[in-house]
Amino acid sequence: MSQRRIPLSRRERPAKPPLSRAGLVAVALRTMQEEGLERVTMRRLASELDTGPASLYVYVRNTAELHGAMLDELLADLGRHGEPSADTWRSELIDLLWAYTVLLFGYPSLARSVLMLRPSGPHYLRLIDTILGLLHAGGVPVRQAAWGVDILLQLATATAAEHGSRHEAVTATGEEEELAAVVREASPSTYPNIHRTRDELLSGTGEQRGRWAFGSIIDGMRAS
Amino acid sequence: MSQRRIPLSRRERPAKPPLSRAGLVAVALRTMQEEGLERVTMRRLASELDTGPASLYVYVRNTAELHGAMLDELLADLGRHGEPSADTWRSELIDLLWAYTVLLFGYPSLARSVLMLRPSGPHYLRLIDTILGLLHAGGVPVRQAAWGVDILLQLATATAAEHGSRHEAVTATGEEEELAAVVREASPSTYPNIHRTRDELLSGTGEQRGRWAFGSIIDGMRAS
DNA sequence: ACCTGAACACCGTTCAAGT
DNA sequence: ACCTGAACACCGTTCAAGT
Repeated sequence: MSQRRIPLSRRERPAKPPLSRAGLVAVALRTMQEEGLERVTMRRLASELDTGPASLYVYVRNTAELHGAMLDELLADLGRHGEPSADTWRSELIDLLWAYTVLLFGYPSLARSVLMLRPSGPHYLRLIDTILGLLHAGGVPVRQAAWGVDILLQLATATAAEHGSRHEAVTATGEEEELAAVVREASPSTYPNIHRTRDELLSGTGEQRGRWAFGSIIDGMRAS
Repeated sequence: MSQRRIPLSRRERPAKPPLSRAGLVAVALRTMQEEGLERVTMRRLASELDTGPASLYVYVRNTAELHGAMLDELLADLGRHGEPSADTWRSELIDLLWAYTVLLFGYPSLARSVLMLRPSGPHYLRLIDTILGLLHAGGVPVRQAAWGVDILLQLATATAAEHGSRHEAVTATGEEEELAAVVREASPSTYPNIHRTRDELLSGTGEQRGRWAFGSIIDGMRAS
């Protein structure tokens, strides 16, 4: 008769695991993969976890921190490199940076968010460490390497952020095409250099431009 | 007796100028300068202009486009360069890029927003054209110049975006310091390269690192 | 064409009060 | 310590209906 009133959620949902930071991040990641980062809101996550939004703030300080944790989890799959070789370090590094970029291509909105973060999760640190190791193997001086790793990662993230895709249209209506049109029609008298350069401004695939950028930044780091 | 009912706003506010895109952008810019981009919302702008939010969509497609227009307006003050010199083009270019960066330092949130845009306003095109002219004067091949201008501007914008300042705390609680702490304490066995490099990872002022980055990207563009 | 109020469909975060 | 419902203080954008 005095049966305790079990909350509705407990009776209906088969197994509500206890909340944890890892569990929160996992649900956030799954929601992002299925519906895009736009749908990963605190309220949405809370209802997914059968609780109120306030409960999530026990595990993350705010949305930005959640995004940082999601990135780090994603980076676990990026894999660790073996011993860096003094012969192939340059192309190994470009491959690694490109792999990171491609990984983020799948989540351009997350890339956009990460661009405003200073990630410091263990997998991100692992990535930094590996890049520094490759630069070291290539004989790049320590200061240049240290300052350069920031630029390389930032460029990679920004490249992914601009990529855009699928159900993640924040920027929405292609201003990419708008710029292209404006470049194509740039008047030789007003914008002589854009006019002169217009074909190359629009040339190349994303991968060509991306790999070239990484390579030439690396070369620039060695030079100065 | 049949005095037409004049809307309250007309009676109270001395002069309500007719809406225009330029006027909208001007009010948006002023609001940003006084209270930060966070307060520049469609609703806020509308009430500033004595109208409803829906009216603004006659002049801009969405918030992103408004931000693009604000950036372009800001860039009007960046000034046009004279004839680029074959001797001093490199330092002229670094100065120009640094000036653009410093300009955006005042509005880090706008920089963050611009990072996800492909600006195509007249002043932004002017900036691209000037950069291309300087690279041309320096003998940088046309493809490298065309592909490089993107990287340089993106890096400049990203640098400003990360700067953060005053009443524009989106990122809020310094994850900058968090990364610094984690780098300082990186264990030599888990992160040998971070440990080895830790002093240089945290060295240098923003200006030193920024100018170095521009310079070494420019050098890398020439090399490859 | 331009303008509008109201509505639609949401947000992040904090608070006081539980357990 | 952890968890919660409710509240605070907002959002961007669209719609149908004006002028």
